[in-house]
Amino acid sequence: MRYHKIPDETVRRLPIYLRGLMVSADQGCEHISSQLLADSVGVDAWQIRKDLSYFGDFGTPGVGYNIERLARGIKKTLRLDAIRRAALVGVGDLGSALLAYPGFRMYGLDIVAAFDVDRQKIGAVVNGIEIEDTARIDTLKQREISLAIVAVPREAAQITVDSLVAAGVKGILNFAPCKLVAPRRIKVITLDIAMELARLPYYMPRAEQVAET
Amino acid sequence: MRYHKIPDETVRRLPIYLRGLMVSADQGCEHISSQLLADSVGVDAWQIRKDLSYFGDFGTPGVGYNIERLARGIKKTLRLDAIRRAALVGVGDLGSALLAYPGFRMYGLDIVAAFDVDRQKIGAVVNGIEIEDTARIDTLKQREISLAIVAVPREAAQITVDSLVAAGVKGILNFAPCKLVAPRRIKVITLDIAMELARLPYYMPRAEQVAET
DNA sequence: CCATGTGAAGGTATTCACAGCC
DNA sequence: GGCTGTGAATACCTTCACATGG
Repeated sequence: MRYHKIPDETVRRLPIYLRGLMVSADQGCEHISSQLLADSVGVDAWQIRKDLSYFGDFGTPGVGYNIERLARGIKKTLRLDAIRRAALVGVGDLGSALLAYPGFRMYGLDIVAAFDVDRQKIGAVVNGIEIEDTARIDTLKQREISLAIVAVPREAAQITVDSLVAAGVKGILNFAPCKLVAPRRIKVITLDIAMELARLPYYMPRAEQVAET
Repeated sequence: MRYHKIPDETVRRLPIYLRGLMVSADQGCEHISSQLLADSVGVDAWQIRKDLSYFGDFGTPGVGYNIERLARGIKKTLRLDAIRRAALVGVGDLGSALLAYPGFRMYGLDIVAAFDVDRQKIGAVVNGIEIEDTARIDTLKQREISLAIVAVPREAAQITVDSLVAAGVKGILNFAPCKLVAPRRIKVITLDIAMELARLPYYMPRAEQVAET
């Protein structure tokens, strides 16, 4: 256990491990070896051990990892024990899908507020959340919501981010396909779905090159 | 121009450059410098030049890049000139949002088929696409669709992938939060939205550590 | 004997600095 | 003078091999 800075790539993989641990826990297991976890999540065993070594000794040689304890350790490292409430801005097609998506629960995350500019939508209740006017984003600070999801059109993304930052939001998951400027202390992760699809063809063999396999 | 293998990270950034070039083209520009493009997409100028150097000489020293020519070059490298039709499997909340999403057009990609198991949905037309029975995925080969988006529940993801592979699909963008097995020649990119949100808190300063800036 | 944790080696990507060209 | 393309240096991440401990 050395408490080095945790590599970004390790941080990216930690949620995968957490997911795998949940599955094993559901099956009633109490302990799991790095090899078994590796098989279930599709990462190499040494990679898992190396990743975990950056922030604590969780395993017992000859036995493996206590699932419950390791899951708690990863959650604490990812700060998922402290931050659990998120706001959504932009209740269009994608935003609605995110509101309905049950997958955030796995990580203890909850969308507890939703905003839109459309007067038609404001006041409506979607999945138990009342849609509020975007102008009310400034109430996030007193509601202690520091995590936000941006699912607005590209043109509205920057101004949305500005108001979120002003409201004390510290982390933003952005679905708008554009560059966003924010103070360095604010972490912005942009997830551009079309871009992911666009890089797929590069890895696909051309029809002419069938002989390859 | 050296025609080395293109690094994965470079492939990941190419669609960003493409997006930036579109914007400049819309503004009527004909040429753009790496520095200008860098400012507009949020990547360093030397990174852009290095990335582009892996697959061709597009720039003119003292002038910059011809936007039209560079865009064509990137599209060709990403094989976006050859592959343009995609199928969607799973027309739930997320799937519907993807069907309605106009952003794929930017990369010349089109969703031209949609599948679901729900008898209630089969036959319905969403955004001009008729939803077909998942059993008909095997027709993709003769329709020359080799790109697919998987937006089904986790439990159905693996069997969906199996049928897509059997139908000759070569590239898959998967939204289900699970490991998928597929032949090595098939490229699978998994995009786990909840996981992206889950790694955000790690980068957010704790409330107690306000002093940090 | 079995599985973890970690130095060390190897590989990949980023960053720099500048030669070369318009 | 301005901007590209690229070798070289640096930083980062992955992979290996094994010492260590239950």
